[in-house]
Amino acid sequence: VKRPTIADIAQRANVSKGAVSYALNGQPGVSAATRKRILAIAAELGWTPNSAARALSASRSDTIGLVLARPASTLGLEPFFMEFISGIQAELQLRSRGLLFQVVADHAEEVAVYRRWWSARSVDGVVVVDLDVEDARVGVLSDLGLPAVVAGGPVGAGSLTTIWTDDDAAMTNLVEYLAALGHQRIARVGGPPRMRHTRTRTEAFERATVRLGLRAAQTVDTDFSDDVGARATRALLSSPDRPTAIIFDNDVMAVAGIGVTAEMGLSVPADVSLVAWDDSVLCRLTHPPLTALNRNVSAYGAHSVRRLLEVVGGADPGSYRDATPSLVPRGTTTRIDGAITQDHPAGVRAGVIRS
Amino acid sequence: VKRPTIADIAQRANVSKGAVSYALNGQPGVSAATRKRILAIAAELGWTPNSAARALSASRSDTIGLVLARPASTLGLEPFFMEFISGIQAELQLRSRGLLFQVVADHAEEVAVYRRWWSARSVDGVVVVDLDVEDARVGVLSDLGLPAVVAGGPVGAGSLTTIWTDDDAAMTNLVEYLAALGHQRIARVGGPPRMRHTRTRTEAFERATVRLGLRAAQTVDTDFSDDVGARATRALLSSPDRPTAIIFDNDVMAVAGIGVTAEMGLSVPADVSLVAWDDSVLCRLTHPPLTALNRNVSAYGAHSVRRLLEVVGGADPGSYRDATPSLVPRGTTTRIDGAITQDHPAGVRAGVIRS
DNA sequence: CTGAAAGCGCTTACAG
DNA sequence: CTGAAAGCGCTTACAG
Repeated sequence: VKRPTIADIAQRANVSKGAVSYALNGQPGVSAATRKRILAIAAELGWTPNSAARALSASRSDTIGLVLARPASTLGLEPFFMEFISGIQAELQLRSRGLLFQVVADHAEEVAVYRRWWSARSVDGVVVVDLDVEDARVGVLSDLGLPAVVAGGPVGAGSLTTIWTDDDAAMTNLVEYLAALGHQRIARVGGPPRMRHTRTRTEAFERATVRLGLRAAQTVDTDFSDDVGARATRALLSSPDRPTAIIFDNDVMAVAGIGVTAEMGLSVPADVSLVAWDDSVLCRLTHPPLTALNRNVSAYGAHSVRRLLEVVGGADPGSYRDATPSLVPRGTTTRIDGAITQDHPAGVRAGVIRS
Repeated sequence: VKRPTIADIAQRANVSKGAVSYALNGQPGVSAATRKRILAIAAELGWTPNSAARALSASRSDTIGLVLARPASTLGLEPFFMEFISGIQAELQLRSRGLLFQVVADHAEEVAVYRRWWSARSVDGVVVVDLDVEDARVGVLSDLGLPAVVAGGPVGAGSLTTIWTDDDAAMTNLVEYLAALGHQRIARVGGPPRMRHTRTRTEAFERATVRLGLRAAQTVDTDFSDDVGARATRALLSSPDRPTAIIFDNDVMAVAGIGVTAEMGLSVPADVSLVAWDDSVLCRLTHPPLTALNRNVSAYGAHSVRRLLEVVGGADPGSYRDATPSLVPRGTTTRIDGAITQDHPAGVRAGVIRS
């Protein structure tokens, strides 16, 4: 049950293995007639390339790497990653590439994986996520020479290619929107301050609130987990000068935040408006459904892969802006006077029940 | 900047490449002294194996494959998969293996991926999930000779090795528990009927309700999505003979179900008890938190990998039972007379607020 | 215990 | 346009 090799094809076609290789790979070096004959024989024999042989001689693996450094429990809940991965997959599939995937505990382990992958030539390049303000991975990747793109940045990504979303603009728009609804006291349950995009959002948040003359905007730091997000929400809603609107840096915490309002006997959105950064099915699961900042996460993943393959192909590093997240108003935001923001059915229903 | 190969080591150590290979792989064939010397030189040179070369000559890739045939949107939300994958990863990492991962639309595409992977020898074996009642993948994998284990079954997995959970026992226990709380009308929002484990649960559900003399138990079929799950819940709760307890076949639908009760002005658990099959952070996010059937999903993934590597190593097919899911009572279940099931803080709180 | 050699299945300069 | 050959970096029988 031996699988056919190019040697078998060459023999049947009465040509050299080299000619077969050229024909199979669409390279010049064989006549149209010969190529056609070779292709027919290959199809007849059911030939498929041996990836190891190809990788060894061509010194490329046709495989891209992705490592996620988060505890599994957190990962499982964040729809972001699966969507991102599935966008990566779609693009990879189009280009007949595979994805080598690994989950690790922290950036140190992540770097170890990169070293191993690259020294074994298991991958041609990697997509890096969750950029930190001080991120050791950037320097290591540059030193290794492992082709990489950062989904994040562009600040702090060194000389690596970045694909980034304009969180500054998105945050500014969001604060302006809440201010237009009459909110004067807006608070934020932010992500880990060590992360680059958290910092970007925090700075934009503060700048916008100052510019619009709102009360001192407060950001409570979290680790993105539902527990800590709930705790932060509880603290904010217990303060004497309670905020009338809260922005959550991810959907998981926003959902936990809704739970806290119920627990405290507060109505959403009558007593407090909530907005989730990153939209997902999770945001439609709650009652009322969550107003959220939506972006096409799988397109973002696909975009990252396209750029990475360019880098693998020798392209110069660049900085590419992806689409800016846009607001999807649902049932958790309202004017400060209590009117609901829009006529989304669930939003209306919530208003009716709650007030 | 050429990376060292075993030839470099052999030259430095004044031995043959073969000897180096034996030394590096812990094989017999070299003296202890020589081995030690070779290892030292390899470390000094910073040698690491080239995976392609190793795969080509040893005809194994040291890589395991996993393909998930679900729409990305659904995937992202189900914590199950990320937990399962992370369990797989942990085990793989221990054994210096990689994971090739792919998301596709359906089983036909999944089979195509298997064929490609196996013919290219990109993987040594695969873990199969989401077994259907009639599952074409089983036959294809057997025919291909691609080593595989099914996480599911054991019925319907043909001659493939299976790692399964006793859903029959878990369902029986669950129904008995609800009956003990006084529930006479128990309904179920089930998964897709084409899936093997859905069928197992449905049969167990019906058997248990009959045996306990409960009203005709009703299962509403779904596709596991929040939308359809919500619709099913709405239908059940609108019927004149409303159930007092509902079992959901996944956590996503259970969360959506809580939303429906709020929308219909019903209290949980005072008016209706809810139970989620598969526990995850999602179940702690709701208010009140969801009573759920918990199992160690990442251990399940790790177990699957261990068995798969045995199969890859030539082990005979077998059928291995994993741990049975166990009930974690939280705030969404109560005695039919309205007493709460336990003194979980959130459960108490919900009782106070709602009733 | 050790060495020399063949071979895994491709790709890619290098000659014709 | 085509062919013969070397080589990618390992592993593994096969002799000594």
